Amino acid sequence: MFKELNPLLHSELRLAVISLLISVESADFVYIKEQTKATAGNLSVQIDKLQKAGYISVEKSFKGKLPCTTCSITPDGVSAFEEYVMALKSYLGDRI
Amino acid sequence: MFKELNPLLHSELRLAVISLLISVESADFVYIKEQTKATAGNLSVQIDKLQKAGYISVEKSFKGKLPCTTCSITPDGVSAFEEYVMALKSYLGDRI
DNA sequence: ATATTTGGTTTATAATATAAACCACTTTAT
DNA sequence: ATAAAGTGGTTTATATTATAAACCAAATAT
Repeated sequence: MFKELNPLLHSELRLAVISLLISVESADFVYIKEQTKATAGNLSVQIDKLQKAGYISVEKSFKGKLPCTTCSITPDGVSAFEEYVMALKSYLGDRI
Repeated sequence: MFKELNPLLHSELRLAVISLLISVESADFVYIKEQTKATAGNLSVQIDKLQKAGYISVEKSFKGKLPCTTCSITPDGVSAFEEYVMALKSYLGDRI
């Protein structure tokens, strides 16, 4: 009846991050923070969880002299997201 | 960009309960428990939260000699659910 | 009579989310 | 040159939430 919702994706901020990254090559911390309206601390923690799950890859570099954290979704992230969407459909029926 | 997801509905079990109740006149505790595969304790707590939010109404009666808790969705519950689905669409785009 | 089952509720604990405090710099103003 | 403010984060403490385990009252079965 109701499929399980991957708890790693069933979180407002992590879902927003994945949802953002899925339609873009990559995005940096500041941009993600702006788009999601998250606090830096919260975003840092959630990015870490997504990375540890293997759903996104994170690359640290410098843009000029300032640090820059760039994220992109991995193939695992893409399929986890797709499965999550399928599972959601079991809850939402034809409303979605 | 991303709409807020009503935290009361953005919970796997509460979403399942509402999703079940929205397509049915009413359902009793045991039936909901079976369909959602929840433990009784968890279900009891989550039903309570939904009721306190005014999203469902709960009626206690006896079926023969055994207690029976019957739930049904309220108009507030219906619109909260519909708003939640709209908000979700801002995350899932055309995948849904 | 006692043990088990039904239909739950309460309460303790684990997991999660969030904000506040902090750190390492860089830039700007004095 | 030095202090103050800003950038780009991380760490840590706290509040919130979810979940399971323990419990309770009544019914049924043995």
